Amino acid sequence: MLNYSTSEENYIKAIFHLQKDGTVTTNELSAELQTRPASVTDMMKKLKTKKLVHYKAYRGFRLTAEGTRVALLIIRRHRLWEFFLAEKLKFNWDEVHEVAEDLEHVGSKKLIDKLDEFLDFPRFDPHGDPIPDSNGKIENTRQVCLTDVPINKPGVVGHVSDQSSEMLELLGHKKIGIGTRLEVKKKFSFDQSMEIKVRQQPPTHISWELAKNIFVKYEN
Amino acid sequence: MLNYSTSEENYIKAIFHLQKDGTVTTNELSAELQTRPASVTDMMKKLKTKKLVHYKAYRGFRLTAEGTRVALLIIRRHRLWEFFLAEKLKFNWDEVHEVAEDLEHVGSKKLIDKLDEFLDFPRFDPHGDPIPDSNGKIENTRQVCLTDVPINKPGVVGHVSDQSSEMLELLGHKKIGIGTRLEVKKKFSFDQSMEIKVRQQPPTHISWELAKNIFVKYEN
DNA sequence: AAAATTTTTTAGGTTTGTCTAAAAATAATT
DNA sequence: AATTATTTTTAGACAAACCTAAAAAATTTT
Repeated sequence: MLNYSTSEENYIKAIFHLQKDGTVTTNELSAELQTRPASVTDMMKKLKTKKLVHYKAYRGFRLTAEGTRVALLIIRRHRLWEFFLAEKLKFNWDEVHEVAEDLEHVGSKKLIDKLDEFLDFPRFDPHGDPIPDSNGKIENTRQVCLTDVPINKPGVVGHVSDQSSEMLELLGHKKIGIGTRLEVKKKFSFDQSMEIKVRQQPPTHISWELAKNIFVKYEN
Repeated sequence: MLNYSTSEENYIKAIFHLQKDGTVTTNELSAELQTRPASVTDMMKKLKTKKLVHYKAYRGFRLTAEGTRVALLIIRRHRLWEFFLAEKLKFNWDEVHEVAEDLEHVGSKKLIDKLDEFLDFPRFDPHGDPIPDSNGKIENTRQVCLTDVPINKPGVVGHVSDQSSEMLELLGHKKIGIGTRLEVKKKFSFDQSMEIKVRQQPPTHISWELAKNIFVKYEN
């Protein structure tokens, strides 16, 4: 189990996030990381010798299998800390990312695995992104907040972020749970409430507060 | 609120720990931090320009008031994380220090204050050392585990690390609580149990398991 | 396909924090 | 008090990670 510097980890993570569509370019990375292109080239040479990226001058880069493995471990740390910050320390949803940027580089595997256990093995971070398990396995379908799902696109509930009994009562009443297949039929801009349709149920109306806590996966 | 590098913080913390008896020397610091004396001199020059240490060439160094303030904030972070690791993540007593060495440099004041609140404002870390509050105020008397208190040295109970109702029941029965003045009369090596004396009570016998959870302060 | 533009890389610096080896200051010994 | 030993500092280097400015390669436009 090798150990990488904070900078190396930041580059690896950024490549992982950017490479969804093919190879990543020097300028893309330099924009993402707020550094100069020349610095990116320097680092890519280094990561190449460490066999973490595929890289040929002027041709962009992609993570190797090993680079991907490392990226997933960093993302695991990041998202577990985010979950901890939101769930236990009561940080706001939108404040956790920045703090987790620092915590994610504290590396001991034992620490992270114990944190995971303490948090009861959460599968999604506060933004609905999946948390890789201790082997780096990650759910490949991204979860999207119901407020961001396009009209008439069927999805399956994968995660609800608030687990309060009040909310669960409401969800039970609406016959919505993890695995429920549903579709957004109409959104009302007045209060951002929406009408949704669950199979074999009549259409029903839910508030923005509730939708905010429901995450669905769908094929794209 | 200025921000210091991990190296700077490690030097500041080390000086704080070493300076209990007068000024700290270059060799003492280099031994503590596992670096070469020349590196210490370099850093002391830097910390001097930042007004964190008093320093005259060849004459050793001491923290300034500001340096002490910074040291206490670092120690606060360190000990809160230690407490978290032991109490919440169930790390062993002797494993927490190393991990906290990394976490202590993650600096956001908000994070640390929220962690403090989450932990319910603990006053002592798992080793019985006091945790500075968010203003850097620290209890000046060190707490020592009852198992480490010398025979016949009177001390006052300052802290019990296990708060289970089972243990509190036992303590209540023995008339021991925070603030109780007591003295270890005899230690039995067979099972490490001990006979103790509480004022206005007959001598009583307690197990090693119980003693392990009682921390006392005493003058030295 | 040549010229112009954009992207990427190279070449050479800077800062932080470390190092070694040698010099200077202090302390200990005779 | 002079010599010896120890401690500390200076001088000069090095690696990591960044930078600027110029050169080279790739891409786009004409």
